[in-house]
Amino acid sequence: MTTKKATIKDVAREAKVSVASVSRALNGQGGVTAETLERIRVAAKQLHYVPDNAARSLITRRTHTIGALLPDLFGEFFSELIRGIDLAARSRGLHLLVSSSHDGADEAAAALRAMHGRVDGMLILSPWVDEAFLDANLTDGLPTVLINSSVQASGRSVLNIDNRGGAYAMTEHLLRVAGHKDIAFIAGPAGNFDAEQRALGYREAMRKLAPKVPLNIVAGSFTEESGYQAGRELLKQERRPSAVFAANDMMAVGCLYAFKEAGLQVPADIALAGFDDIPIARYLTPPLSTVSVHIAELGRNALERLAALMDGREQSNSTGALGCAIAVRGTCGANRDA
Amino acid sequence: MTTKKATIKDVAREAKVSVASVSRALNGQGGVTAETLERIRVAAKQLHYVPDNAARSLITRRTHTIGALLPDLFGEFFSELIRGIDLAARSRGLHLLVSSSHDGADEAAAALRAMHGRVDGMLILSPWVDEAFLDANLTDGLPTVLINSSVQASGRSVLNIDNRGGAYAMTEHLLRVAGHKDIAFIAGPAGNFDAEQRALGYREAMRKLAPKVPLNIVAGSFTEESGYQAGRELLKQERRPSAVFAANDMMAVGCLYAFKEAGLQVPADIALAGFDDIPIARYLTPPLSTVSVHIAELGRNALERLAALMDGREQSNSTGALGCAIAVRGTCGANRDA
DNA sequence: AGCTTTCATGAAAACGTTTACGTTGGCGCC
DNA sequence: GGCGCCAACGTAAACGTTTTCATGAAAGCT
Repeated sequence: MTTKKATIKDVAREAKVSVASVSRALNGQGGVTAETLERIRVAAKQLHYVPDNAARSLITRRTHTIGALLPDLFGEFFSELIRGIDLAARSRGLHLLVSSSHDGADEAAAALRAMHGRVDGMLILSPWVDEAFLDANLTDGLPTVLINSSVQASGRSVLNIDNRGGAYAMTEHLLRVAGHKDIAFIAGPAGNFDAEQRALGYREAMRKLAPKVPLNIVAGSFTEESGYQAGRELLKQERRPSAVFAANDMMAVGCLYAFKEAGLQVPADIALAGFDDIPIARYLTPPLSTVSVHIAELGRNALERLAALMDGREQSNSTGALGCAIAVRGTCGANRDA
Repeated sequence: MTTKKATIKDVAREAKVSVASVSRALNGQGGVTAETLERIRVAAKQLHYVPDNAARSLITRRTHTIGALLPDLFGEFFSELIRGIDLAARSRGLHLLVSSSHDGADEAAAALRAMHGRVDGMLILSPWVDEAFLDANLTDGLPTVLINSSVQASGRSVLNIDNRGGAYAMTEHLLRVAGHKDIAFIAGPAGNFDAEQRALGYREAMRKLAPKVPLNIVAGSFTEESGYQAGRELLKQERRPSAVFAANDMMAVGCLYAFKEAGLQVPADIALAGFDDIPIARYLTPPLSTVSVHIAELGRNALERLAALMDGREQSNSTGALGCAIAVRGTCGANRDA
């Protein structure tokens, strides 16, 4: 039975009321007798009436949809983020329009423009956005929450992962609990926001907790290969560090390989820690100690914040950070002083 | 400069033409002089005019949006699928409305209804949908492509992973190339479409290529733990199989652990293969041989098919399958006969 | 009883487009 | 030069809702 499609008028005719009453009744705004409401209900159900979103949006100026602009993310992070956003959105009756895996500022800009007018708010996680980008492509006052972004523009709401706190905590753990002293750090790519924040956390912890130990930072680029190279470089140093903290797990994986190749025992000869808690982490031998981020929580939180923004419950210039937890496994040598 | 928002009327006034001409000009339908077209263009640009999607959809009956209904998927699979869909959608000027991680037929139905009228077509991947579900919740003729679904209803387009072919190919590889003879199979949960197809592929290959060898199938449930149990069970058999083919990688991981625990060498003492090619697979020691599915390709293909359906270029009852490739790594003992 | 207040209801405008149709004017053709 | 034709353009209807305002009736108050 693929009839044309029932409109509000059909329902009105069927229930012998005006379209206005149907609208009021179905939107639960009151102003209708219990009796007529019932009559309208049965008419609507009988005709399989479902209101037309386009028409509704046209006059309401609301789409009940939020847009998510995401870069080319890898598995776990992406799916968890979407999960968090989607769950929170659904529970608020919002829909989720996704535009992912764009790859460059131009593509991001195009995607953003295309969303324009289709969404009531935006969630943006992208390495390409900076203040200029936003000013150019987000002209009107579309509520927006930036995720894990370095922009600190006035009037922009941004939610970050507490990379710095996480790195601090892991460094502290390596120093205090595991009893290491010389802790080297494999940095991420320059200009990467996450990488810089993590380096900052490491520096801060070393400065406060081991002020006499010189910093030992080698370069990396978040790839497994760069971690391997960094590991080899560290082993060449005249005084081998007792622990290595890689700015992400992939580099830790590469680094671990370099250590094994050199015949070193981890963590007996040298300890290791990563950042991200990717799924592989717990399957390495020994399992990798790392800093884990609750990504779904990040998504959920971002959406809550956006919803608050859209409802006018919150200012648009708030900045927040989401905590990390350190996952102590095999590679960091937690029992060294035991 | 957050002005109200320019409408087509404003552009018309600015360019001193009628709204009809503006519409024609901006939609590139011809019927306007090159000169007026230019005048309209500059007016539009100057006013930052961007057409209202709601109004357009209202009259056009098109949203240029497709919906994706997905279950609670794990990392890699989810992100790759979305990537494939998104990329193909973008290149066609379509938007992607996602509703994921629903968890039960009721939630899926609600999500589907909510999409109703917001999308021009649907991509559905869900263990909860069967023919009855579709008939109940997809009343009108919304173009739909089912992904990896067991429904074989008339008038439904469905695109599957060639689980059967992949399992056949891997079994064949174990028999012919790696030279194994007794190949055991760890099955997935009963009622799971993927699991059953994979079992079918194993059976078929054994029947054709090693008809005299009795089938050796133990139960599993796609979890690591169940794989571990299955592994132990297999080792208890009076005649140990020379190779084990697990219906998914997680079970292979558990199985591998069981073998190691028993002090067996893989693949020297016993070979092993999985299915899915999850990211962990290549990081196991030895790296896991497995069947890999090009998930992004699956998404892309599904969207292409849907687009064809929407354009009326294709019948709505086509069924397709997407090939798998076997990834030969360390665990299957490919060099046994070498 | 007369007055005001409340409340359910309907008529109609508005939202911003697209498009069918009508109206021009210019041009070629006989 | 008159005729018809075609291209460019404008007018207005239509899409399906929500919402403002008017209307009338019922109910409450003095």
